[in-house]
Amino acid sequence: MSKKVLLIEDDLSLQELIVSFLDLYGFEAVGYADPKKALEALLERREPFDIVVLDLMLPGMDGFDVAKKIKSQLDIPIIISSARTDIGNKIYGYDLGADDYLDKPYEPRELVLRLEAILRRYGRKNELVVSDFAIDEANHSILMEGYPIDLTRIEFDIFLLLIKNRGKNLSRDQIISSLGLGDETKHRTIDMHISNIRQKIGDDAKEPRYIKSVWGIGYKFTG
Amino acid sequence: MSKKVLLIEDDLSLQELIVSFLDLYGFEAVGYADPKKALEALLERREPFDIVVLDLMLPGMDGFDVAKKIKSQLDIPIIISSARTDIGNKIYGYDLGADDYLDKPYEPRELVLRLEAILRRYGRKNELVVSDFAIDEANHSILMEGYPIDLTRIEFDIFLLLIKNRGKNLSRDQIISSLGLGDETKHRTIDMHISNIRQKIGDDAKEPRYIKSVWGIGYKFTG
DNA sequence: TAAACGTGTCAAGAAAGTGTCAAGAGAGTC
DNA sequence: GACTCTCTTGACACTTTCTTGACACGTTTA
Repeated sequence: MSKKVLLIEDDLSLQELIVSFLDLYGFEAVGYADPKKALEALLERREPFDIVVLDLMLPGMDGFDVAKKIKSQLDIPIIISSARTDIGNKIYGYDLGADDYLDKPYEPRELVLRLEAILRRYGRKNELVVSDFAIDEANHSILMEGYPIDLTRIEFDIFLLLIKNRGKNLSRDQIISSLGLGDETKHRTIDMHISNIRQKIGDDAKEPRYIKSVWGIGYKFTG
Repeated sequence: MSKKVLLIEDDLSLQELIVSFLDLYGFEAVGYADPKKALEALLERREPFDIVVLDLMLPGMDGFDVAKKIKSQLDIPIIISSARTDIGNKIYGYDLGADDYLDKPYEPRELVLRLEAILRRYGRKNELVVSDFAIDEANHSILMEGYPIDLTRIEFDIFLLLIKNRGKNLSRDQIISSLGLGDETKHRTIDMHISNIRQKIGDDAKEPRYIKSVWGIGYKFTG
């Protein structure tokens, strides 16, 4: 499956060059000259990009702020490219959480290699990736298609349990005891948590895409 | 004070050339043709080098392994030089944590420039810059947007821990054990320190910009 | 088809977690 | 030793989460 690259670059001829070059190497690149429009596509319309290539010298908005904004809302790798050879900036870029830094002018081929290296590295992050969800257990965080989902502690535990046993039916009692809740915990409680989780991940109880109810048994995750 | 350069290069005439060239520019360079001997000097005899220049094509040991070994034991900048123009290696080198990469043949003058740039960067390295904060670990000082923030020792330690793990949730127990406080330390204590830190950096507990509470889990820094 | 049972969700109260005050213990300094 | 600054902890108000009964509605069973 080809990876989608969001290219934020105001030099239109360079932008076009890179887009077609990336295309040649199996990436699906979309270029924006206006950082505001790019942020809109990425953060508001939630277009599913895999990685961002960001030029630092932009009209209307500082590239650093763009990177900061993206990183604060979305867990996506960013490569910063810049003509400023100032190393101070380079450091600053890394501190923002930029994943790589490319001095302009660069060989398009070099960009391709870095994209591949970073995407490879990102792929083997310490995350459990199932279906549309990426779960970082240690961090108690869940991303759904890259966007954070805010679950409470028990909701998180239930969801994780379901995910780890995806495809398997889990009875309410199994869930209760796996979570270490008291034996007298009512089944309603679990139903309620499931209901809340479904709401948060946008799942419809009537026609669930992720958490199915198994009549008379319990629940199961179906990715 | 002149900087000590460890040059690992098996081409003896080139080695000699570079050593004398670096000498000319005020560096104190020591050349090794055998990577094992170089590692011995650096890691076992702990000779106080400031930077390593490493050739990739070495007898008896792969240059990548050498870089890996050094980086795993010592926080020292490495410049990799290589005749392999294959960019894949270059990427690999960066992944290993090489700080710069130089294609052979290179101008000795270019090496000097890169050495200077990297050492300058490293010199400032004990200042950790994250978000609006510049932290000097050795000095126990913090600047927030250039203005000093006065934290007590434990507050400093907690803040540093949070910053170094920015984006990650840290439980109160993790914080307590990382700080080496007694196991029976109450969670309230951590809350109190967090409260004090927030006050000093002007963070509002209700709407925190820097230190977020993660309900039921702990705290995290979000730059 | 009716009775019995399972599930979804509302709403309210119980329970648990968090923020901060204030007091006292502890450390460091002169 | 007296002073000051720092650290720890209980107390209490407040917020968020968890639990559960209630009721509506859907499914199974006889």
